[in-house]
Amino acid sequence: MEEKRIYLCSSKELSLKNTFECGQCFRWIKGKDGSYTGISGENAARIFEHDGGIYIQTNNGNSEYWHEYFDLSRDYSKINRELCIDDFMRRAIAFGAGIRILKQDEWEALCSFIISQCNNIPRIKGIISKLCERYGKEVCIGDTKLYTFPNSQQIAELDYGSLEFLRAGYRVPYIIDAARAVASGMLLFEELRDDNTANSRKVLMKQNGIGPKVADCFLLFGLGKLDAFPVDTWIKKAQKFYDGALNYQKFGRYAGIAQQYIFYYVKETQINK
DNA sequence: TGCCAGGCCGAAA
DNA sequence: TTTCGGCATGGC
Repeated sequence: MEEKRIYLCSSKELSLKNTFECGQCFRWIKGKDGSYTGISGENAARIFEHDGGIYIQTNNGNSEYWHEYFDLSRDYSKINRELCIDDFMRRAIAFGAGIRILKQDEWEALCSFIISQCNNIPRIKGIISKLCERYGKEVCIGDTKLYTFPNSQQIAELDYGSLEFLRAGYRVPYIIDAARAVASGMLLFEELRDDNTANSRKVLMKQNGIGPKVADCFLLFGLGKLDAFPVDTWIKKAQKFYDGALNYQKFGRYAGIAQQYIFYYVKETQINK
């Protein structure tokens, strides 16, 4: 049966390509018709552009979930105006027009970015896909079969050898150690969310296999901390390839989004090659 | 065939 | 505090 389609927002507010393909998420599959199909929690969706609008079909009619997932109550045009402080940022924002910072499931985001370290996007997607197919629950949308991301308790109970099939190498202990920390309550997402970003970052980095990069990605994409820092790391990286001066201190609480724009711009324009 | 990937760890300087 | 080799695997 065809799911009812629901209007989500204007296509100016959300670019599917820039949002799904900028490297912040790994579970959206592009169809031949240009639509994307994906899953978050037990919510599956097909999302597509039509006549200047973004529409969504869901497996359960829960459009509120996706409203939050796509951060639709936040005024990104206002943020972009504030971030547009020089030519570099103007170009970075233009390049990533329509990127929205997704509010992903916390455990899935943490685990995914542990897997992402020193890895390429197709392989990251492959490892996550294998993990979900083996331990996740089947969820269907239309005739597409998807799998939920296994929860931390499930992974915590496994031994290192049982994830050999992932072919994830040295990341396997990191995945299982993180799952055990989360499942046991040693690592509490609520506390990390409520604490300030700097403290949360320190706590995360005490965990085996979580360094500054994984911590920042989790803070931004898992906990929605838009001030996830240090954005200056990315600015310095970007500045190696760009002559313009950039005052990152002005980025304030939107530094995280700036980080994403910068990373996407630098990476996709290949100026770091 | 070889380089490199949205890094992290631990030892050495 | 910074630097650097090693790590496990496969995409391109």
